[in-house]
Amino acid sequence: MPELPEVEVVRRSLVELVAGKKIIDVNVGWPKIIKRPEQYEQFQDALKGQTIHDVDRKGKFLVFLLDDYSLVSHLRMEGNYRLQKTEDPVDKHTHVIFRFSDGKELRYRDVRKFGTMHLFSKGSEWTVPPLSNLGPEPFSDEFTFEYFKGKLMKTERSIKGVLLDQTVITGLGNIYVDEVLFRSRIHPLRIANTLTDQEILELREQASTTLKESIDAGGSSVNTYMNSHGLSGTYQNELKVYGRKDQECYRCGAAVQKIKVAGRGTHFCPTCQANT
DNA sequence: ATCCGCGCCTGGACGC
DNA sequence: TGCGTCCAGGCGCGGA
Repeated sequence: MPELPEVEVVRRSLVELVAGKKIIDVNVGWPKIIKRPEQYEQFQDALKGQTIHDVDRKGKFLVFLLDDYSLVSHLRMEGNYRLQKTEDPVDKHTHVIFRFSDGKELRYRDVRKFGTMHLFSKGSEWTVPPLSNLGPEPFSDEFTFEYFKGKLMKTERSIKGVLLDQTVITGLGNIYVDEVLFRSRIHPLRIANTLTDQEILELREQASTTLKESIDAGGSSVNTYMNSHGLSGTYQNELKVYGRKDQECYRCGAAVQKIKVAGRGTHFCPTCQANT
């Protein structure tokens, strides 16, 4: 499931693949993916003749910058983009096709059909949901200790639940939250407003470094993730707790446990992260 | 206002 | 073997 590092790697590959290309036709095969405008036919019509100038990103959202529009795309669990030739066979999980003037096309595939696309007039995308709801990214200047502590101190939710909340901090998903908490030696069920200043500093540092390390490794290829060049990342080999239920903790040897927190499968070391 | 839990989807793992 | 059931999960939304 793509989180910030995977989406950033996808963004970089998309810039190489589609920047400068002009859209001549758009085909939507599963209208529910198109959340805005309400009529998917309007989505298709608006994009005809538009050139892709750049691809931006905030958190887990991709933002295609066109002449007059911004296309905001979320991959959710399994969405992916591939550049192919028009004559290449289209597989059954391809739901949106952007055909270019050069005979190639960008295909959006999504087995689960959970992904979303919103089309906005250029520049307005940051003032309305979904982008306007997003908090700062872990390594941004706005993600200060004071900001983070302020958010944590006013809630009694579990720390895992807060870290998954994209309005507090954007970019972490289920995999990296487990990794960040392990590296910070904090139990996922720890109540947010009981964290010490030292622990908050550690969390902030680990959130930033974990995501940066993963980006440098091309992201984590858990299940089906690949970038738009079809390449896998290698950070899945660096994961310390996620997906390691009953295996030995790399730090202390205890068995990694899996429980449910905030509705999500949650991995942690009961010894290293004992501070509930 | 805050936050929990459901629905969206499909494929794969699992049990009988 | 083949069927049914459960699980995975980000986010928007309705209801508590």
